[in-house]
Amino acid sequence: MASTDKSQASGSGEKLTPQRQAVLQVIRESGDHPTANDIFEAARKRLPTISHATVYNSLRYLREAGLVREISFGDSASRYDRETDRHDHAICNNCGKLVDFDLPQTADLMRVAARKSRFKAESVYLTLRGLCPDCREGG
Amino acid sequence: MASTDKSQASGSGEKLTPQRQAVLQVIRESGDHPTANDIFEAARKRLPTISHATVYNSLRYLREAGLVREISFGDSASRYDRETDRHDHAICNNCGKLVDFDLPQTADLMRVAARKSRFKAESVYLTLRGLCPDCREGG
DNA sequence: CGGCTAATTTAGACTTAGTCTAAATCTAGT
DNA sequence: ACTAGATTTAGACTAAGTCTAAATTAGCCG
Repeated sequence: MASTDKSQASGSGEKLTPQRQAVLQVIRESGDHPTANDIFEAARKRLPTISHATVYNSLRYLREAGLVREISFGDSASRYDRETDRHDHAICNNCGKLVDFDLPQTADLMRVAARKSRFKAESVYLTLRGLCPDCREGG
Repeated sequence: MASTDKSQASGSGEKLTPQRQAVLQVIRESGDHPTANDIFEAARKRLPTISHATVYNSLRYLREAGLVREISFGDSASRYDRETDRHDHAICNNCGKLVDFDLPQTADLMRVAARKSRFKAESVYLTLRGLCPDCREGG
């Protein structure tokens, strides 16, 4: 009952079923930031019977295990990011491209924001919206 | 044909139909940050035949006219904010409470972020997630 | 091994948020 | 009043994601 052994784990101390591994690999091998549906389609090529619900369950599991990061700006579906260290995002208002970058200052701002809002800070999200390098020229 | 007169306007130079006015008032009179559905229900009390689609159309109109602001963090439905000046948000991870605050530094960070990402900046969103004053004690 | 229990997966129904469509209504200009 | 264009309405539709119940899988114990 009180066993905390997870001898099945692959090194990170978590239980990675074949389905979860497939989902994780799809995200890691994607150069991009795929949506749950992108992941579902790619995962089906590895595990043809994997279901919709399992992809969502796996994504939740992997997110909670800290193995992937969920990015959700309001527009449409959430996207998933293999980069799990804190970082910032820029989204192109024209073509929708999403890029990662890191601003060390954001972490400082979190403290200032926590003081001002009187919240206990857990995380902070900085998102830039504008035109990506391609669209700023073309437009 | 080339008349730019909008004598119907209420002062901001925009065409505010009764439906749009009702939606705007609901948002302005809400102390909170209502969702589209909250707004739909409240607007029905003023205009009992107002439809679902009209609320969404009005929200888009008001947003584009700069009269309200849309807030969307991934979790669930968009919320609407009567405060249209740039500002930041904090969301409680426990109870979902959303509060406004303003950090002058955020605007500076936008410039740094634009340089780093090579985007042409249009807007920036800073969102703090953590525990609101009520939940940090109770928890 | 054979069965027990708990966790996971599956398929598909369901929910929620929001968009679309086509017909009806309203508004302005003549 | 007539017409053209914009707006509203009701309800169908879509997309993203959650839920459910049954089937499968995995670990555990005798």
